[in-house]
Amino acid sequence: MNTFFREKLKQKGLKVTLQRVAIYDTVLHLKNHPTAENIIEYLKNSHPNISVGTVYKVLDLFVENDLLKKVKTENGIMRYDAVLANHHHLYCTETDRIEDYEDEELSNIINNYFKKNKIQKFKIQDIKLQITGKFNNNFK
Amino acid sequence: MNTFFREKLKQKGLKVTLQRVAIYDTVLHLKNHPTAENIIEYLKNSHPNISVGTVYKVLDLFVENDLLKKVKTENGIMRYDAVLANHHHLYCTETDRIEDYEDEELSNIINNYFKKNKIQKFKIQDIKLQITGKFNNNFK
DNA sequence: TCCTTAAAGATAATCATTATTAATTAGAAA
DNA sequence: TTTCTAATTAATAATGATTATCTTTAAGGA
Repeated sequence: MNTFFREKLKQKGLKVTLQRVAIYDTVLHLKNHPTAENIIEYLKNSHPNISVGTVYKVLDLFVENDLLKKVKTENGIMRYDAVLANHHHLYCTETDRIEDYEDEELSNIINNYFKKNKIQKFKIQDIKLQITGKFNNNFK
Repeated sequence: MNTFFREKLKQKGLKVTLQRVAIYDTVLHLKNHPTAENIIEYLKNSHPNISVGTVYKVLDLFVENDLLKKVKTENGIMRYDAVLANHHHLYCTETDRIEDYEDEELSNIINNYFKKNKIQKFKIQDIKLQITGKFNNNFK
């Protein structure tokens, strides 16, 4: 199990440790863009001895190595996303919920737009939509 | 001077204080999305007695009252933007520079897209593009 | 000018994140 | 399998942005 993840670590010359596997699994399991604190809390059960510093360091490592993405938030507390496919985010102004929003058609429209309209003196690496609003009641 | 700003405060029933004027002026003057720290540093000259807590409180107040916008960043340190017109941001991956990117045509394209393609169970309030990349050398 | 209350100043407290350093362990080599 | 060593982790302290508290000040209406 975790073959993809373990392979990716090895490819990059990184050791496969118990902690790294546990933290990655936790992000996958928690879904909805957990904070470092969410991850630490969740790990308390299964791995009560993984230290806080390790979680932060490992998360950083994952971001640097394209295993996770960082999600910026309104209050500055970082959250993490295991979905690597290009996608956008829906930010709820009432709760702190962040949902993925995948929309290939929209992404294509935007990419095509920038193919035709280059930004002067700026080389685009990535484009992300932050869609702010409210989820309707009764939805999850 | 500062009529717009002073009026806006009064409209909301907020007092026009020396500190608020100074902080607002500073954000205008510094441009490029200053942090609270940038603002505090700048104010040291002209208003050495404005306290740190006041700067944070006033910035929050301005954001709540639509006089400034908060700009999320990669490291979680908040920055502030006096440009209220709808616009997007260019994030430089090499420096911490954030530039405004105004593009009415693009905004229209996106807005039209969402008029035709509603997001299920989500009411959009605002859409912002985070364009990550690199400024070419020799540019400012 | 006076009075009331919101706002500011000073300071301490909080909390997410980072740094430090000694102990542990993954994984290569023997 | 055992040994070795650098990379990794744990524990802890430190940092730094932001917030809370509480006393003093001052904006703006009467």
